[in-house]
Amino acid sequence: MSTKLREILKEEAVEDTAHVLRCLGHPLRLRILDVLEKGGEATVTEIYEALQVEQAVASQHLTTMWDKGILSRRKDGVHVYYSIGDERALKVLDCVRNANC
Amino acid sequence: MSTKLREILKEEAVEDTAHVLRCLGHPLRLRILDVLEKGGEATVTEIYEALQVEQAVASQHLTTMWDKGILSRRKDGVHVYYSIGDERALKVLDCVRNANC
DNA sequence: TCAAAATATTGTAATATCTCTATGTCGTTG
DNA sequence: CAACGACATAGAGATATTACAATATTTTGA
Repeated sequence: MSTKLREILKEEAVEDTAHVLRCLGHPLRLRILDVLEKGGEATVTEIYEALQVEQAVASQHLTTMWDKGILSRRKDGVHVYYSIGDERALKVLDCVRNANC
Repeated sequence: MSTKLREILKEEAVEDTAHVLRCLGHPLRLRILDVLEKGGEATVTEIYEALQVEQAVASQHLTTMWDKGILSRRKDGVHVYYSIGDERALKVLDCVRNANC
């Protein structure tokens, strides 16, 4: 089996793993991932309109996920395009959902 | 592809998923999973001694994870044996750690 | 240069989590 | 039944998150 749990658990790594998981553990952030998975890329405006939340709230969560490396972003003029920056995020969701991942 | 993100995102399910992920997103709880993966089963005493934390702290986290269905437990006399109750937990950790899961 | 649109940041109050300490409960044994 | 060991739970204070409202920053176009 490919499991390398032991490595995960080397203190610093544990903290990191915990941070990422905690970051994923938020309803709105999960929905943001959904939007990005479908559309591949989206601006802040597209996202907060799709999810019907305040602009600032969306921006906060997007920044949070970007900080953790879960999302990546590129700037084009006045727009900022966010996309999934770490495929593991999607796989994690898959794992939580299905027994077979 | 087997992804069924859409289903995950049906409101109630989103909340649940978020709770589970947030539950996993704690250093000590990750270490508890490690102990249980190695040993298969362990008593509260074995766990808090292995991780060098207070008995109450271990018990709390164990109960928390049990509440979420992440762990299962059986009582044998004065001991309570905890074990991993949801294989997805391990897979999630694997996903966070490796790109290929 | 000004105004407007898109995004980010900040301050704050409400809420949730965590740790710690003490105490309660249950099962066993003398 | 009394005492002890193994767990669980409850309460308080500290810390972290979150939503919300207001404000700042950056870019574009008139």
